[in-house]
Amino acid sequence: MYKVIFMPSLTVENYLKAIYHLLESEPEGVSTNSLAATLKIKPATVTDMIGKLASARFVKYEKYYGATLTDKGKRTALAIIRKHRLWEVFLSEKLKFSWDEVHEIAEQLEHIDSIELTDRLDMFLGYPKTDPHGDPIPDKNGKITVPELIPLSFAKEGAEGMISGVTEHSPAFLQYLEKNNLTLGTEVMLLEYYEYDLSADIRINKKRQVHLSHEVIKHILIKLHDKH
Amino acid sequence: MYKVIFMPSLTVENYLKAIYHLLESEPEGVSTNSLAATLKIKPATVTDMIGKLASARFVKYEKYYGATLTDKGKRTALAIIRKHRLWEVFLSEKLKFSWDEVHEIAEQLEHIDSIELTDRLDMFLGYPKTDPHGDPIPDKNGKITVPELIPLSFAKEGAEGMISGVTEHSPAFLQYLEKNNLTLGTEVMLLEYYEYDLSADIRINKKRQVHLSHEVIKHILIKLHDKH
DNA sequence: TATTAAATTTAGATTAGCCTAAAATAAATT
DNA sequence: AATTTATTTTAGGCTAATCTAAATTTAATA
Ligand SMILES: [Mn+2]
Ligand SMILES: [Mn+2]
Ligand SMILES: [Mn+2]
Ligand SMILES: [Mn+2]
Repeated sequence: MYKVIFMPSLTVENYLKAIYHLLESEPEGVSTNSLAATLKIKPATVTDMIGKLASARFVKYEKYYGATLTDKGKRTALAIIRKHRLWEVFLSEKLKFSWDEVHEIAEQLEHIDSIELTDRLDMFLGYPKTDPHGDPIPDKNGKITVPELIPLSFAKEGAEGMISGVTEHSPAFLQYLEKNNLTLGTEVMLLEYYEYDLSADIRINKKRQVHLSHEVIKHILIKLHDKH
Repeated sequence: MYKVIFMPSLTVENYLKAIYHLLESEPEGVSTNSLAATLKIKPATVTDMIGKLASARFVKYEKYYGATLTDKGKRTALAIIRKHRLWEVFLSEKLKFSWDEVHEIAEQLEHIDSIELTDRLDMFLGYPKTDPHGDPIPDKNGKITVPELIPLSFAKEGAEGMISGVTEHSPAFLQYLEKNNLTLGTEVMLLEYYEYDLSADIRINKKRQVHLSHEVIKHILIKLHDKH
């Protein structure tokens, strides 16, 4: 049988984090292939590791039907995500890195193992609620409050809101948003959809108007303004 | 032959750092046994790794006669030491960790791979010259200025100076110093040696007098006051 | 200088995390 | 329902970093 995992290694941590994120789009169970694609390794490798994670009770695994996280697995994943996002805030707020630069470095920092460090960093940063990409930061008990956001591509014509998150974190995409003043906190109004390519005209901060592709608006999350 | 090392792994970084520090007391070449003791691994393992480090030109190695660092090896070691000490300053100054707590966490942070991060951290901290233990911090070019300090146990009776470093970093020792007000910056005067056990009476900040064992005074570094 | 002791190296084995190729299973298509 | 395609698993292998046991070399001692 499989060797029991005591302390999760860097590799195991990355598996659990990837499973956590993939469960968003595959709630019934994360497939071997999507995990392999995310981690840039071969499916055969994933199958083996999932077996180990299952016997260490980090995941529940049904052969051929994917993996889901146990409570233990979820706790572990959220602890890593907490660290990742806190370090992103640190890099952005204190070291003045731009929002397209923080993720790569946080990928390393998230594995630093010290609860005391994490909690003091949290305090030092003033207990931030979200990271530079608008993603919520779990508290020290692993509690995460997911804000109610919708993709800009889901907004009705005439709807207004504030850019509050993104669902794509590549430097290229984030730099594109930056260049077009589509950063967090920006006020947007959806003016008109173009059915043939699902693109749309957007008004920015009640002033400038831009035309954005579906590829872009589907990855921008907004908080809709209450209409009264 | 040995596989060539491209990017130094965490393991390789720890070997190079250990060799750098051990060269202080073994300048002719670091022995297999002292490296094994420092890294808490077996001598046979060290022999094998030293071979790999030598073929990657990190060290010069004479079988049976120990290893010394090449320029490449020294550069790599100093980059890690720079990161280690900058993170210790961060933990101490910004997150308010005590000087006996910072080392362990810095052991992990020193392996984070980003020159940009290191240099921005340096700036954020105001380009500190020394870490919380008084050890000098190499600059971004790897230049390190070693201050002229002597062990308190080398001071003549009547000599005065300021505590400016330590040569032992265990939490137990650092906590002992803290408790006895023997922290960095403390003014000390050597009053009298006791030959039979090499202990000494020390005056602290021109006031309180304490009796310290040889074990303690040999690990305290002082900057002697100029006498005119 | 010969012998013993200590340090070091060599030989062979193990584990985690990866791989490729082949086999098995599930899903999709005719 | 039978066949083809896609996904997943199994089997066997590799590398870095470790280990133990045995052999070799250097250093210390008689
Ligand atoms: Mn990120
Ligand atoms: Mn983020
Ligand atoms: Mn240290
Ligand atoms: Mn230090």
